Amino acid sequence: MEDVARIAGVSSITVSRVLNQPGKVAEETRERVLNAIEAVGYVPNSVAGSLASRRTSVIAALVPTITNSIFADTIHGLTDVLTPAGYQLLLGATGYSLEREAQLITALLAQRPAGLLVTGLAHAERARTLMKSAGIPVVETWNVQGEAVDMAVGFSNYRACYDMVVRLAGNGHRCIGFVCAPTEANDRARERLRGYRSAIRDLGLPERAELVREAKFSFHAGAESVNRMRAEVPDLDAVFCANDILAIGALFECQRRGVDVPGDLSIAGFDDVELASQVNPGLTTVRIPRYEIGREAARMLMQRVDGRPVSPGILDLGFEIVERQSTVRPG
Amino acid sequence: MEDVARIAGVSSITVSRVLNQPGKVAEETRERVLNAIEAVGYVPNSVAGSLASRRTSVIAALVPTITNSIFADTIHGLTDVLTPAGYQLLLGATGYSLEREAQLITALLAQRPAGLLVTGLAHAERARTLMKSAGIPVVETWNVQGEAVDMAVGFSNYRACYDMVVRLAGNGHRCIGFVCAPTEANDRARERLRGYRSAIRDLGLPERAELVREAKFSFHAGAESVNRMRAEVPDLDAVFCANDILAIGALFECQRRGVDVPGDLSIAGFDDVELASQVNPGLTTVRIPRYEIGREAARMLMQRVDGRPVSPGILDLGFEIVERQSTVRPG
DNA sequence: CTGAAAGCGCTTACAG
DNA sequence: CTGAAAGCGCTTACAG
Repeated sequence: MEDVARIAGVSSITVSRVLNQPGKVAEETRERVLNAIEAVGYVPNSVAGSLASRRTSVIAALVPTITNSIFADTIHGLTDVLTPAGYQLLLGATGYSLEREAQLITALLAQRPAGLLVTGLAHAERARTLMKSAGIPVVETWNVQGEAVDMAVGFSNYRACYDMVVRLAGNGHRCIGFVCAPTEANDRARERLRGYRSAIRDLGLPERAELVREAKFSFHAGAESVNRMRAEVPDLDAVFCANDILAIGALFECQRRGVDVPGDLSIAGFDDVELASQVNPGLTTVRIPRYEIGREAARMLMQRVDGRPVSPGILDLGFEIVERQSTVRPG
Repeated sequence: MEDVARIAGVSSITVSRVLNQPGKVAEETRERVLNAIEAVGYVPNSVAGSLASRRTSVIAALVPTITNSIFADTIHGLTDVLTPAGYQLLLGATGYSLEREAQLITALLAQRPAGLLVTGLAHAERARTLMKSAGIPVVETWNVQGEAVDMAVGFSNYRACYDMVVRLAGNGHRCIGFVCAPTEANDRARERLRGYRSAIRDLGLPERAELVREAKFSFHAGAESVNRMRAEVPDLDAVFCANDILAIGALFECQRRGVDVPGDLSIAGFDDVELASQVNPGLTTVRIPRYEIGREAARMLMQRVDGRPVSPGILDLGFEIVERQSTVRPG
């Protein structure tokens, strides 16, 4: 920067202004500085800039895993707002571990991000303390039920599952199983299970233990779950899976075994990934605003970084049940 | 940090040492400092630390898009090495635009990352200059053909496609179409197309213009492409798609239209995503070391950051053709 | 094993 | 519209 200043015949303060507040520099001076920057191949050091100004252009985000397209969509929404605003994304994956999440929050806060996005409302106590005392805007995502550290944007996982069960029952299904995602360290999965259970109880439908299984996120786990459940519950007429990958794994398995979907068994999923509309029969599922979660979270963070208040601090983006062929009952 | 030092009754240098070189501090002193850190809730400021030490614990990575599981796998491999080594990931998405890539490289380099990962070997001239003069290790990924800025890790997209066409021809296919990903700003897609064309020519198979189509990354585009190609080329007996999503979109479309795969038409893909083994019939495809690309790229960067040389600088991880039911010819 | 001094490369008030 | 001085919160030699 000193070099640029010397070549342009100005002070380094002026170089700084050309970069950050170009309007405050005379056009002729600005030209000279810009030429000098070009000539030297000067790349500003924002580490120094951040230290001096006490603010960075970095937003930190923590997701359970990047290899799941639903979080990738949220990150996409996030960067679509962040990048034009001149912010960079510092990304971490917790692997669905609250302990790892707390460690990553510690490491990320050391980088002094301007804002922080985390997934879910369940965190280690240490993590909550860190987030509360960090002095930066924090947004929790993918859930709106519970006590937020600061802001939150998502939808009710509870209601989405509750409503799907009501819909399945309305279509004539009586014996409805649920394949749950691992609930350990995952408040969204717990809410979904709770929604299923409440609806079943409220509707007076059978509540046998064999009707609920926990399964990891994979096609294979969906296939295995549907096999086990069909074996254990002969009068099973619908399986509702906590995500589309499980549901599609179950669907493919039924195809392989000659089980007609929806003739012999209905299958419903959750997320509405692109694949859900492509399989045959099309998969009934819950459409989730996953891109919008990222976009709105970014918008809220940017607003607060700019010193403007955000209202509402808890933003429920809702969901939509998408009925396709996989749950159509004859008659 | 001053506060911590005062409470522990030491100088700030000692606090710094407790954090960075704990072995060099007497155990009793270390204890006192650690207690003080706990008491104050001190979170180190690595912005200041980075400026003073002139190195950051950040690695920057640029991928075309995060909403494609193949790049998500590479990022996963990257973070699996980076996180244990104490590095953070600064992530950007170029949207398959070389211009946006150059802009992002400028912005990311301002953050003074310790290393940089980019996708492909094709870049804007300005981007190449920036990367060469940045003074940090750079690794280009997903391709090993062409002139690398610094290091590269990937596989030969050309050979993979060439070999798949040879395999299809060996199975008795004569009229083989190719659905290409958009080649604009994508050297991997261009290499794949080139591999297809070379093989067709070398094998003396038909080279009609209607046998090559360009299609965006979606199930829908795969469906549309196979429809068009079947309409224009009546004796078509195989369609090779440049990625599995296109291939599976084509496969589902054939199912909907009652076209038997592989009886009436064979379909092959590229990537070997988990879905490829799940669909019925299973999809013949090319297995790509996408996780390993990220892991090896991270390893190479870490090695160079530690001042150790990396050899070979261009790492070809190979590929594997996975034959499933979608290309089995009767007889 | 511990500390005083200098400095990393910028930006922030403040002046003119 | 432009600049001199101070300082952001650490680490790096160097000394003892």
